[in-house]
Amino acid sequence: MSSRRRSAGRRAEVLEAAGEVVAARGADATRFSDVTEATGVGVSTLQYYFGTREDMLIAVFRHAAQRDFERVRERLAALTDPGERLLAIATHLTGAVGSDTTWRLWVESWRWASRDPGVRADVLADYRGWHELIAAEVAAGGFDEPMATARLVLALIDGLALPVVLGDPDLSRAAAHELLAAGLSGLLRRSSQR
Amino acid sequence: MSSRRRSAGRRAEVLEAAGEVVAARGADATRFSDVTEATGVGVSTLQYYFGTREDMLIAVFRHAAQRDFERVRERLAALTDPGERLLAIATHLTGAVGSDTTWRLWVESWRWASRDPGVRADVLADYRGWHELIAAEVAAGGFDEPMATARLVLALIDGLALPVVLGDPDLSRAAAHELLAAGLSGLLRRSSQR
Amino acid sequence: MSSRRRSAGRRAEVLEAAGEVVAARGADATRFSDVTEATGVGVSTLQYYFGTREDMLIAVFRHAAQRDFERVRERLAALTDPGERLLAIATHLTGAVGSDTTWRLWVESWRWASRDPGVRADVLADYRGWHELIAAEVAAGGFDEPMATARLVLALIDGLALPVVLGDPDLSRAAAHELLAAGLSGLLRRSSQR
Amino acid sequence: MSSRRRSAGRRAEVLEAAGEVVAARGADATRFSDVTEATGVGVSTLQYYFGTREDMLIAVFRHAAQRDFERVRERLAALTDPGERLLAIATHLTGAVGSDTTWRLWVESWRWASRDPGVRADVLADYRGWHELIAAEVAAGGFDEPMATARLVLALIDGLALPVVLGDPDLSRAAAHELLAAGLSGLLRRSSQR
DNA sequence: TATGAATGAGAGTTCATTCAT
DNA sequence: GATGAATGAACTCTCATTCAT
Repeated sequence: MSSRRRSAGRRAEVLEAAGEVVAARGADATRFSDVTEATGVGVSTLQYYFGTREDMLIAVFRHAAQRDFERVRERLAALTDPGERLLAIATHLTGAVGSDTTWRLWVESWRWASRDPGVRADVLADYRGWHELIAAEVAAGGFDEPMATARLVLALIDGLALPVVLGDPDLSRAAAHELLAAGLSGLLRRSSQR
Repeated sequence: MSSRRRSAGRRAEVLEAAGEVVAARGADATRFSDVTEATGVGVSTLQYYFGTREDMLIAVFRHAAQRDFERVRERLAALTDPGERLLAIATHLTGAVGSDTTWRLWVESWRWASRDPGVRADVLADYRGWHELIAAEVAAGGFDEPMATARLVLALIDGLALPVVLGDPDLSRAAAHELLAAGLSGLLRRSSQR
Repeated sequence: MSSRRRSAGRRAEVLEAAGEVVAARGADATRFSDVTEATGVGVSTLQYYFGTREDMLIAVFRHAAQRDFERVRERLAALTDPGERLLAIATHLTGAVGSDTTWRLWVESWRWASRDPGVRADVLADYRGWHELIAAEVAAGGFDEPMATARLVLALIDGLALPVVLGDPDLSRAAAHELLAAGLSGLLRRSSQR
Repeated sequence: MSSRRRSAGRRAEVLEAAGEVVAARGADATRFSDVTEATGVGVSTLQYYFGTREDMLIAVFRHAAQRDFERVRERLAALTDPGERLLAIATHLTGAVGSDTTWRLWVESWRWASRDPGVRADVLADYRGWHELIAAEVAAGGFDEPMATARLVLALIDGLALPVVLGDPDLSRAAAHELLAAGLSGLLRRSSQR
């Protein structure tokens, strides 16, 4: 039993490390041997854990998506003001170390989802999760049309993340942060304002 | 000379078809033989045209980026009102057949740019091109902070394109179009309004 | 002790089932996991029973050879006329269900015997056993040169079995049966006849 | 063109050598690398020549079957008497160097034919070829029921070949030769004799 | 200018086997 | 006595690439 638990722990660690590899190299270019190098876990053990190379990649995507969501939830726990909470979600973007990994993995998932129906379902479900999370804050802040607004907000976040992660020299993380705040204020409307 | 011209024409055709292949399969998964199948041009001939497989992919990216820009310019030629012109650029998204190809290739370029400095330079330059194009319209429309606004607008476009191309059932092309229009009106500000 | 007996029973059952697998797939292509699938007995347990994969195959060959011999003896128990007994042995060929399995396993054994001295010894001993069995009937029937004739008879049986098992559409089991009877009568000679 | 012809020659040589390897190791156990070792031709070149490993094996089977037939025809060219001709065909068995290879390959083909419909068709066609060849001699010798007799003769040949190739110490090649002659005379009947 | 032949490098996958329980 | 976890070895196959024509 202890070995089984140890195994589960090992698997999760490997998943984490594999995520870094996938983010760095791209999913298609991630070989078993790359993950082996990064983890010290032998190739056949990876296969024992995950099955096919594709299975491993998919496991990485799922794991990363979960972690991402969890991290944001943790941040939100400390905040109450809807505006602040929204900004916290949004600046998830400019945030901590490892956030590049997150965004890159998101793009990798998106690409995989384009070709694999199973992954597509997962990714669309995640998408919906984020929309709902944001829409709840939009509604809580008393703004209009929560779902439509949430879509715009999420689009803005994603769309800004791309150049940031690519390292656009014209768009520092700080600048992106400010832009995002400005954009948010533009997108959020109260009917009373009209 | 006529053969050279013929060749150049052939190369361009191949480039176009290869773009479809790359969009459909992803750059990493695009083999010479896939392009051969799609074009009838033998593998060795592809190598003769482009060199390395990577060279071919990069040529595809460049070609696609140019075509994309050209197409928008063609559309803009008929319009004069800055608002309409902005919307035309933006709805590039929901537009013509083959626009999925465009967006997929853009993501593929982005990914390649993450790892290849040369491609990164190209992609960032394209990015700048789009910003400037949009900023010019923003300014022409009398709106504030053209460059910052342009970044937000472009981010919104990109961010909305992702779920659309992925085929999110909650976001039809028509719905995306409306959302985009609404989002634009939120992001554009006139100092006189304050 | 009861567990030992139970084990021995299990082992024999497994051996029987494994024989079917080997006949169906060929010895080289028979993996532990194939036998696992056919029996429900885990791979490690198979190894515990038999040792190496090769050991298992050899055990299968021995078991099949014994069973084969036993079955013919059972049939013979009911017959007394040498001619009938010979025919009974010979038509072992066209006989009961599972006889394909028998012949296929015989070919597999032969092949293995070509490369493994231990198996070769077994197979040659079996061969001798059949010759003696047949020779005894030849002698009992008052025919000449029992051993030489026995070799010819056995050769005829084996040689006819091959196309039958392969499913030659020109050679139904019934036709093979008749041919065999005709062949036997040609091969059996009495010195008084000359 | 010269290179193409050289290629074709090379391919045939390789096929010949591969036949030896398959006879020695068995088809299932024949790896590309074994053929590489035997021929000096690189693994990928083998694949270029033949395709899949299975394709190579099948090519080996076909080639061996043809060669076998051709060799017998050559021998027959010098003989006119039907009895001699029959014996020549039969003692194909005890004959020249390399005849072990022939018989082993025949068994390998048979096994493969059991599982592959394409190979089965080939093997059954070969079978028919031999029957017809023998039946023609039977008829030419004025013996009865050529086809039935041919089947028996061929069965006898095959059935005797098995222990000979296995190296049964009780059955030298010379002994097999005599047995075969005796067996033939038993199987051949003239209606006038009855 | 264009193309077929040949080949090396590298990857995924299968499988028997060892070790611990 | 019986079984699951982990792992190394081996093999097939795909693919880009080089060379010759």
